[in-house]
Amino acid sequence: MSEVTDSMPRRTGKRERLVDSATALVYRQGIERTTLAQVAADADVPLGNVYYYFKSRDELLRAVVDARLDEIRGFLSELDSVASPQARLRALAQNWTTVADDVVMYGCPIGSLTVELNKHLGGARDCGPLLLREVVDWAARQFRELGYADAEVQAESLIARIQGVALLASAFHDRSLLEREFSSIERGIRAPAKNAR
Amino acid sequence: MSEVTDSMPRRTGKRERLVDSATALVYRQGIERTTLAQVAADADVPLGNVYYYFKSRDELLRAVVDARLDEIRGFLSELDSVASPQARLRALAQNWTTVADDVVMYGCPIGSLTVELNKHLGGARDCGPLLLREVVDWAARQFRELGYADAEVQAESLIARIQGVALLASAFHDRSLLEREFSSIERGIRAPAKNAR
DNA sequence: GTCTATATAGCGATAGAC
DNA sequence: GTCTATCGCTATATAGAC
Repeated sequence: MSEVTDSMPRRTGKRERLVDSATALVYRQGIERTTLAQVAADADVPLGNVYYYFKSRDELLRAVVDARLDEIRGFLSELDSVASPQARLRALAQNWTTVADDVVMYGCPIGSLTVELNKHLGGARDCGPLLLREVVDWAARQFRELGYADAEVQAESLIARIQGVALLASAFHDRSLLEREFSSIERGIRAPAKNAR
Repeated sequence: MSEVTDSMPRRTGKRERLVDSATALVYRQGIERTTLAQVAADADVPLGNVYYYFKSRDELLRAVVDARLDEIRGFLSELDSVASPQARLRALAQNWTTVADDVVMYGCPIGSLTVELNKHLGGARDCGPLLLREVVDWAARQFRELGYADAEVQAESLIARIQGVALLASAFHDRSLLEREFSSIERGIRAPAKNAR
């Protein structure tokens, strides 16, 4: 992510619009079904102009992953202002229910992109693990603070469960499944029992 | 799935080879990256001949989903011969660890296909829920027999956890995560506590 | 039934005027 | 920096000989 300086061209917002459109289209349609023509049209930018901002389709895809990464980091750093690690973890889980309609329709924005990147053959494939890694590492820090000796394991287990629930809820388009399981997930976030500490 | 009868053309195996090749390629590369030329070459069938067996690419994709469905049904009916419902559920979970290398590399064959079908726009999109539905319904029958009043909920929770673990293990290409979490999953399959019955 | 050759369309990417 | 026009390729799908 480059900063805007005086030596750079004036901020037109076109690059940002392209990334936003691409992010939304990739979320709804998947990576391979999303064409540059669709992205350009949605962002209201002429097709040929896309290549002024990105030298290839794959580079635009990397920008999409970067945008998701920024989104995740921003959200997690907001959560850091919540008082207790338990409340922070519960607030994290609650986030999937606040976008329940999208999750039920298109799956988890992070999880489904991760699955697709894992089958992608271009250069953006390497970015695949980064998204969930960010979330797992943050959750591990919370579990550590909560008193768990196996904080990384707890974090992977929690995020796995969240991802699995999002997958099933979207596969079945079942919002009540999502709400019920996330209630259970949030209830399960507790300080460790003494023998597990 | 049509049966072979005397009035039908002799079984050449070409259709079966095409479906097998398509299934494997879709698993490794994803739906949209897999071309008819690749499938035809892998199955050693001339490209133009594909259209004798399938009237469109989307129909071939439906055949891939049907093949996965048959695979699932066959496996689950094998499991039905296992003695106890608890052992049957554990044997189900264990299946993901027996194909651990594939899961770590390409994800769960059922889950990743389900995610992709959910973003697919063709006619095969409707087949998306069928795969996991089969597994969840089977698991619910086992939980019912085990004595759970909320067998469907238990089944959805179990399959969600399995899918989430497969997703994380493939995202991080982490075999030990997969083995550790599936140990935990198998240990967690038990008869209900009295107050939950 | 089988296979070659090809039609047709849409994609990523580029050239070059402004 | 911006945009139009278009190139070259590859994909699905078809036509028609055998």
